[in-house]
Formats: sequence, structure tokens, C-alpha cells
Amino acid sequence: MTQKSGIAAVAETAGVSVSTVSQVLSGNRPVSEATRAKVNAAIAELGYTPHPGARSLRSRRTESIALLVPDITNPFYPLVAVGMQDVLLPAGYLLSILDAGSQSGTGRLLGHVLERRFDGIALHIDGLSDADRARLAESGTRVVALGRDIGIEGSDYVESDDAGGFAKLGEHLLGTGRRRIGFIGGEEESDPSRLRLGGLRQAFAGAGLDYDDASTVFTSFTRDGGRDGVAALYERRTDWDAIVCANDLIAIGAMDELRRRGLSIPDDVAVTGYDDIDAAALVHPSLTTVENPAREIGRTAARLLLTRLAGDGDDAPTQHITLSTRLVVRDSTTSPIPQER
Amino acid sequence: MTQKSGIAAVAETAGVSVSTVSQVLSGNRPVSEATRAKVNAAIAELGYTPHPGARSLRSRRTESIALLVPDITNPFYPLVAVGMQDVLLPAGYLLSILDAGSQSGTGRLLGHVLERRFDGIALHIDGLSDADRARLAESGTRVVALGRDIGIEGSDYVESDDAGGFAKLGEHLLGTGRRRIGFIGGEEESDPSRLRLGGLRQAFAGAGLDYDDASTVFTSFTRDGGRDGVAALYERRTDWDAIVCANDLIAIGAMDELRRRGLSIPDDVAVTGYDDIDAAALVHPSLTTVENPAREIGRTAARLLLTRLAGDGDDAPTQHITLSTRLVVRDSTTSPIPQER
DNA sequence: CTGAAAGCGCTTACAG
DNA sequence: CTGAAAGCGCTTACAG
Repeated sequence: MTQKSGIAAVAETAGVSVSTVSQVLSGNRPVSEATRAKVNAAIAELGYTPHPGARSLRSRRTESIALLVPDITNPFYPLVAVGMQDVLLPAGYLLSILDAGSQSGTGRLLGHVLERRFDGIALHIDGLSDADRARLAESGTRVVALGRDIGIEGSDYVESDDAGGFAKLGEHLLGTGRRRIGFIGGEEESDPSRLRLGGLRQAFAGAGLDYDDASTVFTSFTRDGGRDGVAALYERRTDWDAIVCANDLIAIGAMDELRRRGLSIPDDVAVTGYDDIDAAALVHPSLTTVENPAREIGRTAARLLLTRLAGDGDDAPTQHITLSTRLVVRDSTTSPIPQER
Repeated sequence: MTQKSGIAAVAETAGVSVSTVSQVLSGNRPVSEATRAKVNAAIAELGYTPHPGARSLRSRRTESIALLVPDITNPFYPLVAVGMQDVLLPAGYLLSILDAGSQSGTGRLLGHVLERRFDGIALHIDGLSDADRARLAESGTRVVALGRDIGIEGSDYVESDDAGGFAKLGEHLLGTGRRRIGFIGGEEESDPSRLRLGGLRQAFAGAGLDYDDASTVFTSFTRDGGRDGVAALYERRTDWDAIVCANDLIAIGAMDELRRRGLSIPDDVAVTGYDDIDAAALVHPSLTTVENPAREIGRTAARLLLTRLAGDGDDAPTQHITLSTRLVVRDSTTSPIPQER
């Protein structure tokens, strides 16, 4: 008995050929019951685990999927991850979550991610330069985009109806008599920021009102961003009666800063968020927001990826799935009549 | 020009041997400036990316590390992940976060994780059976344990001073006159639950008081767990004046349920958490808790792993690093005199 | 139903 | 400083 390892060792102790071991492992061709039993016994005896490197070297598959997120501490993304796992684990894929640390970090991490040859990758394409996008396309890695079309042949995308959600928020605020409405976006170059602002504009237009561009500031999709955004808005004017924020984290930061300035919510200023993370119901006053179906986004993205991975892929037309959103009215907007401080 | 791919294609267009290309890539032996330039030009021209499977097949290394967490939607873990990335990315390692979905899921996911042959793996060992632990040890994968010794030769561990933190919480509550103190743990078999309860006991002992075992219930480390825990405690008696929860999520759920029962916090009952997640400062009343230095735990774990990976490993004695914790007093405990409801 | 053999894309002694 | 060759552990035609 020589010092073989891996599949060769299994073959030797089972008294069969290496190919046969491989076949019982993969199930790619019929193996007699007796042989299968011998092989499985040998596998158990030796505690054999296939080497994924060797396997992927031949099969060109890694059976693993990456989710590349701009900020894993934003509670939206863990939910997307959980949704993807719901679908991927039963299908035999391992999901790796990779944190870029910031929107602009996504491009920086992309090279590392492509090197690893994941079978598929889900990502928010904001923060990707055109060059990054081209690299992704060339890599041949299956991509599913979260939030917007990435413009690669055969790459599907899932989004929630951001514009519709912000239109509902806008209608709600206008309906309660608010008129001096400011908007705090995330990164200016980001599509969610634009789409969400677009929804708000749409609400204004629907009510026959003009939206003033000077009511918009851009920061980042973080709590700090919300603080900065309020500061920037109040440099422009001080009579805001509502602040619409591009996500809940921004809204929570905005509330911090408004309170620090001695303003009362919602009496002086209403505040709204987006995503409906757990914290939205926990802050005081509780935050009016829009439910962004994060887990369902994850599930859908995973299913799209699996479908492409199973078929031969590029032939099918690009799929674009939009998930609807739901307005969640809470205390941060519900007092329609401004009172004195 | 034949249809070579990978390193062979690079070698061909650069006019050098395959080994030379490998050497400029790895830097494992000196290469002349001129040769290096030719090779790099060819790499750029072909858009060559090394195949990680082939590489790991020979080198026995994957340059990737896994963080296996019981629940990625618990905001504690994303922070640990960020801390690990702080250290790993500059060192050339990719961190994959893997979500077990629950404490008991950790064992189930372990097999998948070991198969992938990560160079190192960081995990909370709660939820691991002895068999799982044995599998880990046999796999030869570098392990760093979060929270407690895993009992594998050469495996280090990082913990925060849970017992100390709960002793401080206990002293704080006893110091404000609370005496009927209930404890809601997470999973009963989990070490954090036991350690944290131990800290509370220690505070009682320090004050010359007895802690009643009937004051303890175990649920799970989730918001739902907190709701269930309160229900269980109030089946036993109804005159609690403080509820100590094993983490912030439990505490938030406990507050939900106390409020539903018409109890006022902290006037009727004080509530405390552990971790100091963002939500702790956002709930109303804000939650007295203990800061658990999640990001620093991640950084430390990553450093321990890298040190083992760099050296030849097992010779060095097991390292055990304890990070101190800090009491954060907020509104959920600050009204010492019980009032009527 | 089973086996022998080629080859996936690298790294690493070995030789010069 | 550079190259030819073996081999890491698998999968997959090819043959029987």
C-alpha cells in the first residue's frame, strides 16, 4: 500500500479504479450497487473529502456563488444574503458574502472576486466604473445585478420598485400638508439615489407642484450621511417641514441631527426613510418608511442565477424582475399640523 | 500559435517558459528585469488571471478565510466581519462570510465549509457537537474560535469579557435597588449564555445575596427569544423589577413583550442587554447594555489566524485573548424607584 | 457496468 | 537567471 491520497487512496482501498470512484461521487454514470457500497465504505473509512481545486480545475465549476455588497453593516444586505442562501444551499451551492466596505470599494474588490472564479456573482452595480463592468462581462462569470440593469448580455437583474415607493412617500407627505420637502440622497452617482429622487418628483408632478432642485443634497447611504445631509439642507434654508431620506440609515442620522438642532419630529419636520430595517420601528419616533423586500430580492437573485447556471445560459433574453414595495406609515410623519417648538 | 490558455498562453506570447511566468507571478525566485517586463506585457495583453483551483491544487493554499456565523442578521456579526477584513484584505486574503442561519445550523454547514479548504476559519463554537469539533480538528484547517476555547491543539481564541460585563450590569442593577432580577439566556447549551449568567451570579455573590435559579429561562439569541423569555418568566412570578438579557436582540424582544403586558420600563421593570448594537441606542427607552467590541474581536481573530498561517503553526502555545467590555448605562434602567402602573 | 489514460492550469524541485 | 518535467487530485472522453 503506497502513500496515495485523495481519490486514488479511496480507489485502492475499495479495490476499484479511480474513474469508478469519481463516478460514484458525481453520479454521472451508473455504478453497480456492490461497487458503490465498497467505494462508500472506503470513503467513510478514510474520511475522504474531495479537493475542490482539483475538481474545479477539470469541471470549470466551483459550486460557489458570491454576494458582493457595499456595506455589510447595513442591515439590508444580511437579509439579501439570507434570501439567497434560502435558495442556494438546497441546490448545493455555497454562498460567500464579500464586503467592499463602501460603494467605491466594490470596484477595488472586484478583481479579487473574479480571480476566485465563483460560478455566479450577485452585486449592486453602483460604485462600478465602466471599466469594472467591462471586466465583469469579459470574465464570463454569471452575474445577476441588484437594483439595476448592468448591461451585460445574459445578465438578469432584480430591483424593488424604488420610484413607486418614493412616489407613495411623496403623496403621503403632500397629503398631510407638507410642502417644503427636502431630499437627502446617498452617493450622488448612485442609481438608487436618482431613482428615489425621481419617485419623489413624480409625486410632486402628480399633485401639480414643482419640485425645487435646491431641495436635494447627496451624501452617503449611512447614518453619518444623514447628519451631514441635514446640515447641508439647513445651510440652504431653515423652514423645511419634511425630509425624505434615500434609506433608513440616512433617516436615522437625519433624526439625530434634527434633534441636536432642537427640532421636534414630526411636529416641526417629518422624516421618512426607505428599506424598513428593524431599526426603523425601534427609533423614536418610529420611522415612516417603505418596505424593501430584501429577503425576496435575495431569493429572486439566486433563482435567476441558478436558472442561468443550469441552462446553457446566454440564449435566453435578459430578465428584469421588479418587486413591489409597500408604504409603512409610522410616527415620524403622522402629526400634520406644525406646532411651535 | 496553438490554442493554449492560462499560464502556457502567457509563456508563449512572452517567449519564455511556463516556469518563468510562474516565478514572476509568485516572486519566488529572482527574474531579470527584461524578462519580467515581457511577461507582464503578455499578462496584460491576454487579460490573464491565474486559476485558483490549479494554484491551490499545488500550493495547498486557497488564500481565503471563512467566517462562519450563526445569524448574519444579528448586527454583531457584520461588525466582526468588517474587523476581520480590516486585517485580511491587506494581507491578500479574501474573507467569505457564511451564514448558518441558526446556532444549530453551524454543524450542518461545517461539512460544506471544510470541503472548500479555506486556509483558516473563524467561528463561534456554540452549536458544534463534539463530532463537529473532531471533524474540525482532523481537517487540519486553521481555526480561531470566537467566544471560547475550542480545545484543538494550536487553535487560538478571542473572547470578550462576558462574565465581567454581566457582573457590572448586575452591580449596576443591585446598586439601584433592584432585587427581583430575572435572566433570559439564549440557547441553553450555549457557553455565552452560561458565562453571562455566571457574571450576574457573581454580582449577587459580591453583594452577599443569593441568586435564585428559578429566575433563569433560556430561549434563543433573537428578538423572538426575548418575547418568549418574558412570557416564561411571568409564568413563574409577576413581581420582577429587572430583566437581564443575554444580548440586545433578546432585550429588545423582551421590551416588546413587557410593553404589550402594560408594564412600564424602567419604572416597573428595568431591562438590560449585551453587545451594544446600534439598535440599543435607538429603542425607546434606550437600552442599558455592555459594549462588546465586535470589530476588535474580528481584527484580533484575523491576526491570530495570519500568525498561525505564516509560521509553521502548531508549535506555538494556544493563545487566549480576552477583550474588555464597558458598561453603557441608558434609560432602560435609570429610574430606581418602582412606581405604580 | 468498469478501467486506462489524457489533461485541466498551476508550482516546485531538479538541472544547467 | 532560466527551462524541462513531474505531479497536485480530480473529470471525462475513449474503449471494452
